[in-house]
Amino acid sequence: MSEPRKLEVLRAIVEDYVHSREPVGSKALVERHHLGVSSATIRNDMAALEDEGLITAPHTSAGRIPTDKGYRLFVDQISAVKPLSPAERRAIQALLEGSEDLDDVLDRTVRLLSQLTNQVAVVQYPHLSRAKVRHIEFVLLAPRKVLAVLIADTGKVEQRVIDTGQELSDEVLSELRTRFLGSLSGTPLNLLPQTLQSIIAGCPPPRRSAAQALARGLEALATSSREERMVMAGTANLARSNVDFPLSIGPVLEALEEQVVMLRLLSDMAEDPRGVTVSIGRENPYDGLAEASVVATGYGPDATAKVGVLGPTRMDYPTTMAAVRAVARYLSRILGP
Amino acid sequence: MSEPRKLEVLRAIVEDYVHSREPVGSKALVERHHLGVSSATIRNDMAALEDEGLITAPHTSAGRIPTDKGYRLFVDQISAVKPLSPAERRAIQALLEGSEDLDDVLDRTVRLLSQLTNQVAVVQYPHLSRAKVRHIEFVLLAPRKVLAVLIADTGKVEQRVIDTGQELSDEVLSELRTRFLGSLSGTPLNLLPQTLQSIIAGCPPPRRSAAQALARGLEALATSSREERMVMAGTANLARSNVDFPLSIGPVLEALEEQVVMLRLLSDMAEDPRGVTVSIGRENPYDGLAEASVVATGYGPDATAKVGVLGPTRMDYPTTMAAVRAVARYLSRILGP
DNA sequence: GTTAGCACTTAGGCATGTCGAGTGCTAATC
DNA sequence: GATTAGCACTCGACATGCCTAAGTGCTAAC
Repeated sequence: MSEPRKLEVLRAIVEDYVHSREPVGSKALVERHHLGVSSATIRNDMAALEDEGLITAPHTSAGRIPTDKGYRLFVDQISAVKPLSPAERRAIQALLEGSEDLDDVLDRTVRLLSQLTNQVAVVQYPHLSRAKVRHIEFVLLAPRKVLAVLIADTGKVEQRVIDTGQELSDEVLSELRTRFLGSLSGTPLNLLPQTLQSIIAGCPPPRRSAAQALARGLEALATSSREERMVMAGTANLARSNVDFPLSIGPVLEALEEQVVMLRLLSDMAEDPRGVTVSIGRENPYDGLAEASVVATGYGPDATAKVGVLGPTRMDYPTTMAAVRAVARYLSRILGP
Repeated sequence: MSEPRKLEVLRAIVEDYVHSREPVGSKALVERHHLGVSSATIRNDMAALEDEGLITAPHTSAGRIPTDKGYRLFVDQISAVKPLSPAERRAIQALLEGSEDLDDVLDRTVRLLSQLTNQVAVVQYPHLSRAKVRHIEFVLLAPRKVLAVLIADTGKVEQRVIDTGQELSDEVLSELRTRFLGSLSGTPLNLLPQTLQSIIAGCPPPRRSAAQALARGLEALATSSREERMVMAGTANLARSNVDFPLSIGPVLEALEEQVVMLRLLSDMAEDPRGVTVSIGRENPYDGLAEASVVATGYGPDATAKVGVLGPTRMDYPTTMAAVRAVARYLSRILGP
């Protein structure tokens, strides 16, 4: 029994099953793929694959379907990432180039990716750690409430309402604004906390407690918003592949809506040398996604923010991986300079 | 054959069907509700109701189910809006009170409403027409690209990247900023266009074309963002009530994702004297929602922004209407002052 | 190591029969 | 004239049994 052929058989099973959605049997296999052996031989190979836990039979006398482990082997060793068609490349380029806003870019990205893969697409907001402060604004909403707005040089705008704990006048606030802006302009966001400390230290005592409140707010703004949000699109695609989620798509929708879950999942996915990471079925840390797979990759300057696709375990991995990788590259290029 | 009893029969049919999800027959009806007549009489009434198009029989010998028209009559004339339980009232109050940000408030609102009704909740961003300009900021991103940020006194922040068409220095931009801010501060957003015109007119010619570009951007910012966005939650509830969408929940998810569709739908719903408006099944202007109903109402100072719930036609209207109305009231109160 | 052949298993399709719920209609009753 | 009882009829839901196709595992031969 030759090892290479066994892998070939596994590949054929995965491909056929992904294509037909039906358990694939030994006979159909030798017909569709011209392996040079008979169905009986394939049967032996399949028995071996089943012993290794790579495929499984839903019941006696049906074909076999891949297990999570089988998909894993397929993704890791067998499949080659398909290049995108030129038409698809053009579509990506065209769609992403007309955008201005960061929000706009991300929005277009998810829509595009979900269309490209016919699945749910997800993109995490880029981290701000390397971004620099471009501008800061304080706006007095009520005597004790200040709206702080932080504008980064990436074009990202963050806002937050701060309770100052004491009443402030417009003049005082304006003075503080100048003070903060003078020291902070150009500061990378990850260095914000230290710089804020020195500002407070340099503040005349009567202003100090207000400055402290504002500083706390700004700090929260810079850190908390880091990987907090995400955008998604294509949930309707879940419904179409209804059949693929035997129980219901409910748990999947729940996971998608609980952004915390998705964000942790994305963050936990280690970077892969091949450019995309895949998390298959029960590998996912969330039970609701036991029948789902996530294909994701980092993008942007330090590739820490993630963009990815979620679909049924039974998905076309090569194509999906190609799409995710391509979109991430274009995205990085656009956000780059 | 008495008219009042016929209505009573319709009411009983709607209530039973909503409760049991199964076609309801004449015999079951006289058992569950003590109408003082026999099943044969009810049959006559039901035949009449069917002639009027208020109920229909899925096939020859099954019970009847309400039609869209039947639900409409039920909602308009028969049902009484149920008061919420004190526990629910407390939950609403508790949950909404801890919030600061506008985003935060809306986010909590949809989550709450979807939990309360076990359905999909939707809330539209409040209109800005009555809001006033609190602050304006221009940030130079690139020589020809300016990020404009508009802060309204409602705490809402809008941003947009503007292509100036000519290179600007930081100094020039700062000068323009002062000029704009001086005239615009405190201007209601709906009066923005006129004010912008006069600013441009008062601008020295060398700055004028840049000012024009900026003005266009600001104007777009104030008008386009009006009712552009919405937040939603509870899509997972759709999956649970899978049975209620015979075909698939796909089209419904599509409608929800195409925010344009939902926003138009919400905007088109006329205000009802009773406080909530209902759009039932095929009354919806979008085919994908033929099996769905929307219960919505306005909130905020002029009640133009909408908050609502989307669910299967077969929904518990009285309870849902009560929840939507109550949440809208609390929401108005919080955003009010 | 590969193949052919055969016995065995099982899901799924199909025809059949039965049951129960529900209807519509007619004739009798209040 | 409205209400009721009774009856024939219809149709979906369900169970039963049967058959076929697909697929497996195993053994013996190549």
